[in-house]
Amino acid sequence: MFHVGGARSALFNWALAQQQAEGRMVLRIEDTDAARNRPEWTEGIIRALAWLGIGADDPHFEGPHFQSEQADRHRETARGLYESGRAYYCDCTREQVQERRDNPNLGYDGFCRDRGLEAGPGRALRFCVPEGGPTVVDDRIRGRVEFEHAAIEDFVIARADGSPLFVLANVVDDVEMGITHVIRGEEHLSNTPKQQLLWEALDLAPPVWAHLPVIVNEQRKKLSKRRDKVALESYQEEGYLAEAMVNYLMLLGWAPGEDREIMPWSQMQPLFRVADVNSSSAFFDEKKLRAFNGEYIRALGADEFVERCRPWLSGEAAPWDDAAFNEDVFRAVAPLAQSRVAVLGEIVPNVDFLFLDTPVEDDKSWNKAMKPEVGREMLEAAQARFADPGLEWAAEPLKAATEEAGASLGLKLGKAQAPVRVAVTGRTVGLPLFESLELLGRERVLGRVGAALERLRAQEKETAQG
RNA sequence: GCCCCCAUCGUCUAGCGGCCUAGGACGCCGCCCUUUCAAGGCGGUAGCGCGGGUUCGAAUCCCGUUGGGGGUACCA
Repeated sequence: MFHVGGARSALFNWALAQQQAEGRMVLRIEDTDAARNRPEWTEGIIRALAWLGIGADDPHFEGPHFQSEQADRHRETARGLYESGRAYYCDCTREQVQERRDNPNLGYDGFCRDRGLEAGPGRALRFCVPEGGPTVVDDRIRGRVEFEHAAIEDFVIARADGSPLFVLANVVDDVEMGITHVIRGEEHLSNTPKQQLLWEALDLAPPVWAHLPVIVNEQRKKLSKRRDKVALESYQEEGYLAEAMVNYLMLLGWAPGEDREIMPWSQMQPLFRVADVNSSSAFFDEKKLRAFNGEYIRALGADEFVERCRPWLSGEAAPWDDAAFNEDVFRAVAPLAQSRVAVLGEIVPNVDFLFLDTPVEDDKSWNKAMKPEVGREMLEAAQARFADPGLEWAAEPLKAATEEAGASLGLKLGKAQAPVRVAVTGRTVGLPLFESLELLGRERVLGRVGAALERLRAQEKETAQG
């Protein structure tokens, strides 16, 4: 039985759970402090895991469980610890603790340890940390980590109002759920001796601990919900594939030990070993994720690619009217776009010219392609040929016609196609041009070329006058 | 301050005493292909933080140092 925190540790836990016939992974929402709990984060992590494929109907997945729902047990355990003498009540205020402190390196001084206080208003319950000796955390990833008891203060396990603190709640829930492996971020390592002390005070053998390296941002700081783009959902919105994300996330702190990194979950999962996880923090490299995503997109079947693009093709995500969208046209261009998008959201700028009334305005592209002595002349030459009813309206003849038009002006095809491309699609880069022209149809192409010429002539006039 | 963790190309990593002239991947840079842009093919760039040990031999083990990070709440 495993329990999870973030997405990467969820994947690691999930892999381990799936390796065992009876393996179970539980998603536990740590909401002991209801006032501070952010429901949107809770819902976010549940949706994010579902996106990655964790949850739903996987027999190895349980949850979510909310710690707040176990409040009675938490209180019961706290009471038991008090009764067995492993915890004591304390009425010191923060200020009092500060004032008494002679050594600034230490925390709480144990003032109330022997005062024999009973439960009462304003009294928090503190765990009585044993004197002398260290607590040794045996970590699957980091080995033996020793913590001297002298450096661990008598920490609070329940507030004056009786509500439990995270350390306590976590241990109680782990015990209750039969958690055998706690695989979580390194930020929890420092609190682990406290939890282990609690397990021991409950006369139980602690679980297997494994503390994963943290994921950091470019400043090498732990990814923060506030500072960094950490919500998996934002990647989903941009058009990252869950498979690519899973693949990439697994590689943060771990390597499959084979000569390839792109590997589907089904192959990766059996290879995973906690002991093989390394212990240094890892930078979340969006560029690499992007590269992976591109590979996964290219590996999609043509129909599959079309289906995966759907969310970006209509409604708010699409800049065109839903009515203007043409399924057949899209299916025809999709294969051309497939190798050109690294994230699915990029499908939009690749195909928008097909469904928009007029191509997007992009001054940079316009100025680059519509240079004097080239733009207008080229468009005129192309217009003449495109308008010829004898020209078969298909990619190959269109290419030949454009080539010819360019040649009449001494332009190679690379230069000749530029003004046409910008006139028709609005941009200087994009899908293969002649296939695009074919799909757009003679009428609309001529319309756009004509409009571009008009604009060019107006510009020329202005320049001449100014 | 105190406690703890970490340290191989820019990044993610392989390496667990000789197979290392340090391997792969992403990025970056060339070249090829080419109607733009991609994709694809070929090639290149770049690293064991530093100082001591141990050993016949150290990226690998030990100590120190420096540099990062995390924790230190009646937060989670």
